[in-house]
Amino acid sequence: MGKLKLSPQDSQSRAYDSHLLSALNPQQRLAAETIDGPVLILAGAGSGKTRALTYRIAYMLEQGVQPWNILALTFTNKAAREMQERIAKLTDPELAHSIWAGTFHSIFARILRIECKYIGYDSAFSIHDSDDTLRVVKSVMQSLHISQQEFSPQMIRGSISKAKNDCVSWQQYDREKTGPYEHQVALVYAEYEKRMRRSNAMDFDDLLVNIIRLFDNNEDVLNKYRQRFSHVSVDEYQDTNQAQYRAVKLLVEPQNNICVVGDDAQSIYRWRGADIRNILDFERDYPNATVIRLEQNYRSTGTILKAANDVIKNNERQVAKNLWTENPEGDNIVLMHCQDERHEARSTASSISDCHMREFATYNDFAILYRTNAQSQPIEEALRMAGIPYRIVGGVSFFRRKEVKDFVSWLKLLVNPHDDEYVSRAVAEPPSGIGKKAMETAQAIASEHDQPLLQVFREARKYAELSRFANNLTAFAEKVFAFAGKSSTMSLSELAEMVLLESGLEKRLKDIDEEGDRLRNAEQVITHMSEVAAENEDITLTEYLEQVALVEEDTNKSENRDAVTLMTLHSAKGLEFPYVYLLGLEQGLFPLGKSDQNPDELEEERRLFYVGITRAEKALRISTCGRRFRFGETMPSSPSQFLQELDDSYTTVVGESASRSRQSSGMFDSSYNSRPVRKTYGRSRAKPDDTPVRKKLSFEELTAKSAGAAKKAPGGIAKGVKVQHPTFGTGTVQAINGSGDNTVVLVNFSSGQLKKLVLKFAKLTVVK
DNA sequence: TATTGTGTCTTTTTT
DNA sequence: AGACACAATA
Repeated sequence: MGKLKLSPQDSQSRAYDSHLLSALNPQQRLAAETIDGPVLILAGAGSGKTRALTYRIAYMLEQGVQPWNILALTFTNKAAREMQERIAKLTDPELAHSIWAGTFHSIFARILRIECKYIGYDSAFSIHDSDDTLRVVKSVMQSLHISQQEFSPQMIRGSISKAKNDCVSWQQYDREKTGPYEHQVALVYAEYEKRMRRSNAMDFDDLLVNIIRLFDNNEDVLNKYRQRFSHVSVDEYQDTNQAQYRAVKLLVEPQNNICVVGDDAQSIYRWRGADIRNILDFERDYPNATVIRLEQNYRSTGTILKAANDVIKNNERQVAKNLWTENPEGDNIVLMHCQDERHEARSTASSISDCHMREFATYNDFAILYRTNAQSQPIEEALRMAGIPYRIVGGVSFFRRKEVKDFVSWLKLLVNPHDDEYVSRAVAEPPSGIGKKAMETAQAIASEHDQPLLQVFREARKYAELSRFANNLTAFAEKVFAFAGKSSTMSLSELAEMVLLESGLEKRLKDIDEEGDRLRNAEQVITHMSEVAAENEDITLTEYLEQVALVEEDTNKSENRDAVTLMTLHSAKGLEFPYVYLLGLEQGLFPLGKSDQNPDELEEERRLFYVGITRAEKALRISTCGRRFRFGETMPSSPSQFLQELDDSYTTVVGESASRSRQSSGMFDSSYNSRPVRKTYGRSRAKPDDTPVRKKLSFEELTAKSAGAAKKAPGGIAKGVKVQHPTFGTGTVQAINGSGDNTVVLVNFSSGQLKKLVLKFAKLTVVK
């Protein structure tokens, strides 16, 4: 990940400088030394803003500020972790660890756990992720008889979320509603809030909103935290929303020892309610602020910086800045034209192999960035085939898989039995004999009496409408309460094991999934739990679940191995890599969807492109495909309009145009410089596209989490090949569809059965 | 009435 | 491909 640059940036630093700050340039140094009063650091990409921020905190410690009085708010857990590590290196790990560093959400959750009784919550409150939120919205819409065809639940969830991030309560929203859509939102919003209250649950936005509510209404509590956090800093300030802005303001007043760092050109979370005005208006909000501009870029070559500047200058709305570098010009930017995403993936893998050897680089030096998580699949496959180790940041998180969520929902239910959402999940999986009708009726009663759902279940016999369902309802409630009763006497993992078994989930997963992958995933939660518990002995179930909800799953264990990093452009913010690959620069993908029709959205996409370009230190390779598999079919794709914003003078175009590509499929260029090197990929690659592509993927390769171990077991599955299946016997492959993990093979078994099998899961072996 | 099977959209980006 | 709403069964 981002490395601490050890070489001093300013050779002019004077001899009597404090040892600590002598590694900073004058602006960075000013930033680090100004620890009292408001400070605004406008930091261009690669200008050492994290460096300034970490040195600033180290300097505070040196000046005698107590670590627990320091609060550092970041946007991602990764950034928080990294900051803490860097400070630890500069000072003392013990001290660094006592600093409050974390995301807005996790820090506020921590405070709310302690203080939530003042705003009417129980400290066992659950935290809903966006999936949960969507389900609650849908359920509320159902209760209110609002058509989900007419009003998309996703949109309504988005509107509610936006309202919260703008600090608009449902009462206020209701008063100010303008049209028929807003009218529906107001209805849902109000009922949603009531249900969340009743459920003793908060969604991500509530963590912000409720902190404000807490501070607004409880002066003593507010003062307590004002005193505790005497020095506050906020990273990526351009991405704060209204709620975050207000929460911070409440916290730092009246001392205003606040330091914010940001770059309006890197604001990429407008869609999440980020308000760029927060950074633009900082000087107005905090009079007498010291404003520091960091404009020297230490990260990238002159060429890369030129490209970045050329791109961003197309945005109308931006603060004038002058980002410059003393770094050498470096290599041209390579613009690679590919036929399709498989070609793009192979060419990327091959280019990495080349560069890895030629430049004596480590795999850690490479990053592959893309706009959407779905793009990772073909690349993973290509990297596995090329034997290149990789790690994926984000993506389809383990904790969002259905079976994992179902299991975790049971656990969450034990901590907070009042949470209606987790009741309804647990009721459905495993099937409990409680169906739609029963749930609807019970839900209506719960709303009417303003009671938690599970309470209604328990007292089902009291309600005539529920008499038909009473047996199943009370049985379910008993079960949950029985679990909760046992929970105090067990260790975390014992409890989890008990729940998995006795909820019936274990049996259910065995029944519906013969391969056992799903059960294994559920069991892996228990493993993960034990691992976390081993590191942190007295962690409670509540704390564990909070971590799962708010902290991106740390694929840690393998964090230190040498591997290429794959991630979305959003996750890449704040990071840097010597060699960066930007994929899928195509109209409709990047800029995504219809964002080219809306100037604001287009500018945000452009800033995202800017972020991508500026991640690169030494070399940048951008690729675009002539066609791409999207929405279930292959569609023609045209180059992104952003590519026109790059100048020919520093760009080297390689690869064929899509029309000429046919004859030379499988041949491609992979060089970084303007000396195109042609080479054949693999052994049996040079084939026209339409011939069934030979799959050389074993089960192990396809399921392997990392490519480190990817030994090539030439499975050779192709049309006409004879295969063996453990249960179906032998058969002949009729057809192959899809690619990567989604590859499906149609097999005609000698038993007469025609089966569609997902290659990833079907343990097929080739019969000679 | 609960469960299972079949068709239809869906798919940004993150906490 | 995967979730989800709706329709057919048990």
